[in-house]
Amino acid sequence: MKLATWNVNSLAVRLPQVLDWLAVNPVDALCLQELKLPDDKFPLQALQEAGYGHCAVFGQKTYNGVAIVSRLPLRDVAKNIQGFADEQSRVIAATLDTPRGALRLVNGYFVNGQAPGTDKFAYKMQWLAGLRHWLAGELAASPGLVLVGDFNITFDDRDTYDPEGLRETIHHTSEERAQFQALLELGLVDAFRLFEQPEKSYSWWDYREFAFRRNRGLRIDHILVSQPLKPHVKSCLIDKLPRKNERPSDHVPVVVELD
DNA sequence: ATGACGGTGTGGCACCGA
Repeated sequence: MKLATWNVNSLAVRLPQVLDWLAVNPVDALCLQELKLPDDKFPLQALQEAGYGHCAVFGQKTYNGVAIVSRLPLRDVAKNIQGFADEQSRVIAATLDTPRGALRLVNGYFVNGQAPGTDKFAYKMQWLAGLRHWLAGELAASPGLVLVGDFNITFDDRDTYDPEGLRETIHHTSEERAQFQALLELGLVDAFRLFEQPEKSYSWWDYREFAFRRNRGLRIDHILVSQPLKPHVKSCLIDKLPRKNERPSDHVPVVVELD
């Protein structure tokens, strides 16, 4: 059983790359963020023809937008954080019935936050608190839960190319990392760090200043698994290859394998 | 200190992302 997450930064632009990637990496479900298109523009048919006949979509024009595309049926689809009013399409959750039982999959495009002290940063903090409160209930109802997405948070200094120079800047603040810690304390584990990983592993690189070539990146796309799933995690990898594509997304996929 | 690149929607650019 393989799951993946990928911020595609416009599905309209990236659809051919998504289809190419799925042909090589036929994961059971792929969670997408930053669709930047409304539901009626979602390429249901192309994904269905690629073997992904089950899609849960929560789109939005221009900004945001998330989806789960799956080979397995999806049920109990939820959009955004219950109990947190939000104009932006940032969360979609669904339950997959796997051979090992029910798996609750939560896919988030976390708020960017711009810079500490701004209104957007305040929104990020409120959003993170809302997510945590809602997730506590989701975890109680669904012990087998996976939280994936573009978190827009580095968890520690290993997740950033410049820990000193970027200290307490956006994606690196104590407040953001405390919110991440609070998510772990709900009973979640960072699947990527369950394994030995290459040093300087990142999931995002700026388009500017040859950041990818210089490996000046951040690890901000994550897969967290609930404690009962921890013994079943077989691998967790970042696939950097799509960043070498023509017209790449600035993010690359993260893949987890569960037995 | 700023902007650098890329996507969108519009409009001759501005806004946003991270």
